[in-house]
Amino acid sequence: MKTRVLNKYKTVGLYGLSLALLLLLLRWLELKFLIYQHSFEIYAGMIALFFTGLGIWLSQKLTRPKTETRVIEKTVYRDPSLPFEINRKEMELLGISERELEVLHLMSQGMSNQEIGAQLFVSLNTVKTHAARIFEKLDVQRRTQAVEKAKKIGLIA
Amino acid sequence: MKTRVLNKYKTVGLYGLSLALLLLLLRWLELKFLIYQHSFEIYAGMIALFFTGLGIWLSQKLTRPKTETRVIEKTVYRDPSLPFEINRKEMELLGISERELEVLHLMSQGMSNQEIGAQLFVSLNTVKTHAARIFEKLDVQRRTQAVEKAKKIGLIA
DNA sequence: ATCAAAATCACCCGAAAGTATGAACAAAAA
DNA sequence: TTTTTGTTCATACTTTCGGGTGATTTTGAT
Repeated sequence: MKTRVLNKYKTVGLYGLSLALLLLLLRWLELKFLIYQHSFEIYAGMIALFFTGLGIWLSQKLTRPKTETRVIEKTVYRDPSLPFEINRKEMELLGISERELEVLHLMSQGMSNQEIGAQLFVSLNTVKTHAARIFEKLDVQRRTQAVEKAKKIGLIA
Repeated sequence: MKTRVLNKYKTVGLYGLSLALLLLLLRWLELKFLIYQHSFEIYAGMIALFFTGLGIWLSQKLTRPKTETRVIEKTVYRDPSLPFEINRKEMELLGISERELEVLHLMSQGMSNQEIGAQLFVSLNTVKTHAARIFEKLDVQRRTQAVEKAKKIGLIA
């Protein structure tokens, strides 16, 4: 009788222990899962952070600061017979190369890209490339605007 | 005897089959692992890509376009106190109308036909017609040449 | 009222201009 | 030596221009 009761308790105890262990196992698994998830999120977050920074850095690095130019006209009486002097300072500031200036000059003469190419002994495509760069640097869309602006800031006569 | 041999083969076959299945299982597990690893890399890569783009977009969108304002003093060769006087004589001589002069003027500002039309509240086609007449009267082929010539003969400033 | 010049607009078509992207290569600079 | 810069060219594609033609509507002058 005693042993029987004891056995019974033993069985119950075993059941209880098993249950406890099972619960523990489940809890552990859950925890492990959570930790795993967590660590992944942290990892992903770090990646996200890093690459966001990289993106910002990239665009900052690669973007040329757009310069807004305000031209103030200063009235000066000057002999027009004196030769025109190119504003080299502006050229450097805008990063306009010698070749680009040539193209710009011919543009201001009303020449077509084709004609400019023939004049400089380069292909039409090259002229187009130069033109595109000029427009970008002068912050304009059209050749007429480019000529307009170039004259204003003293790049061409 | 026959059954025994058969049994033996059967056993061998079962062993072999078990082994094959085990190998298959292992291979499958391996593959799954690889796929898992791979998918993680892809995931991380996508995160990286997305957030790089986000960073670029952020800095482009949120950063006020770095406009560094430069003031340029331009020496004007003409006395601006004297207002520009249109060469009416030339106008009449070439038969250029008032409207055409307007178009010419806006052209010299580097505006496109579309923009000129919007400015003058007329259609693009009308601007084109005016432009064609202007080119004809000024005896030029391009707007750049027209502006060039118009300035030369004092039709525009 | 009518006639002529000017202004307006339309449609088509080909040419020119402009955009986007990529690449080769030489000279200069770091 | 590696990197950067300037020049050159290309291909593919979209947009704008310019030429040609014709038509309707104002407007001003006779």
